[in-house]
Amino acid sequence: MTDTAQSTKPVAGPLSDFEQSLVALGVSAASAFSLPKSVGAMFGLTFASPVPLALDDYVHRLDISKGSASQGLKFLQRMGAVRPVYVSNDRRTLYEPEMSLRRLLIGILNENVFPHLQQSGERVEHLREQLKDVPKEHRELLKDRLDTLEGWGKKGRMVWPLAEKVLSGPLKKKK
Amino acid sequence: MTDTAQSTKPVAGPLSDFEQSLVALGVSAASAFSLPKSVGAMFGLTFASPVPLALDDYVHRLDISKGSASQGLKFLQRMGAVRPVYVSNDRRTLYEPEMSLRRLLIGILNENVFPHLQQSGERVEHLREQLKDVPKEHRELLKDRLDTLEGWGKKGRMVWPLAEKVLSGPLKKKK
DNA sequence: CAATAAGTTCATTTTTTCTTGAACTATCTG
DNA sequence: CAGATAGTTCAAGAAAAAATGAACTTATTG
Repeated sequence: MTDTAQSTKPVAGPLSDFEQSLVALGVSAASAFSLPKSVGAMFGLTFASPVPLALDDYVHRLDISKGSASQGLKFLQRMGAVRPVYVSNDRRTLYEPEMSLRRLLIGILNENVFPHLQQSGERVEHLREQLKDVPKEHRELLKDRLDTLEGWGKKGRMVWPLAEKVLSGPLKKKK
Repeated sequence: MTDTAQSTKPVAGPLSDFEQSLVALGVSAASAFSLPKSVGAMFGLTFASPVPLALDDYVHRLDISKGSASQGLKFLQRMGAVRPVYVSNDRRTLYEPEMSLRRLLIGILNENVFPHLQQSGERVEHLREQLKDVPKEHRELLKDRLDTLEGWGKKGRMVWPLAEKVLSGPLKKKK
């Protein structure tokens, strides 16, 4: 370790209370969205750190394997929860947290929700065709259900743009 | 099997194409929200069925165990995705699907998201106190982060009422 | 009340998902 | 170039989640 750059300290040692709390918070938040614990912990630590962190920091401070850290960082980056920072004289990649709720949610939804939901739209199409094979006495009822189903998709698509505005905008005064 | 009531047929046999498609759709949707496959399949079948179904129907038609079916139904009921129907001369409990997207989403969020997120609010409080133990040169930056974090919570709480309106209301004409 | 049917519970097994760690690529550094 | 350093990959192990099935509880019914 060439201890030339004072800005590149290993940031070692056990977690401070503050860091521990944020790691724990990250873990809960992760489980709320059914993401792996380690990913939540990594985000929490990133969030708690005033300086950007490198892969090895996660390994040592969270006591996880290099493999987990590497994959976790890739994942956090892919979903835009964390962003790489390049510092001269340091060939490691450092990471700092994404602070925009909107981008965070987009990331989560892109990774976990939308991919599965996407295909659903196309399938309703196909369901309508199959409708002709159901006993005539039920056809009408089931057609109504498919209409409802289609409506769900439309409504879902209506909500996001709306939500986006709130999430990216400033906090408005109460009332 | 006392074959007296013609309305209480076992609804046996393999799944029709229509049913299969909806079961598959249910499974994808479930995985989008990180719910068990079996739960998605059960909802799909319920949705595809013009008549309410009993526990045994799920067991036989989806080829799952009685245990799974029982637990799955309890879960679907708890999250309001399915509702019990009582029919005279049938001592079984029959289930039909919830057709309100709003209620469905409330159910999912109540079961999986809110419980975890709830406690987060209280924790931010605690984090502020711990702030006094961090090195003074970082205190300001970290305080800003906590403010942001608090803002996330507030924004989240702002989105839901908005979304609710869209989800429960009628589909408006395009533009 | 004995037999049957509906439904629940929960210890065990199965399946899926996470994590690990060792081997590997690539890059710097003296 | 030899030796660190940074990071990736992926087979295998560990842990968590879901499904099974047998034993039970409660009704119901002849």
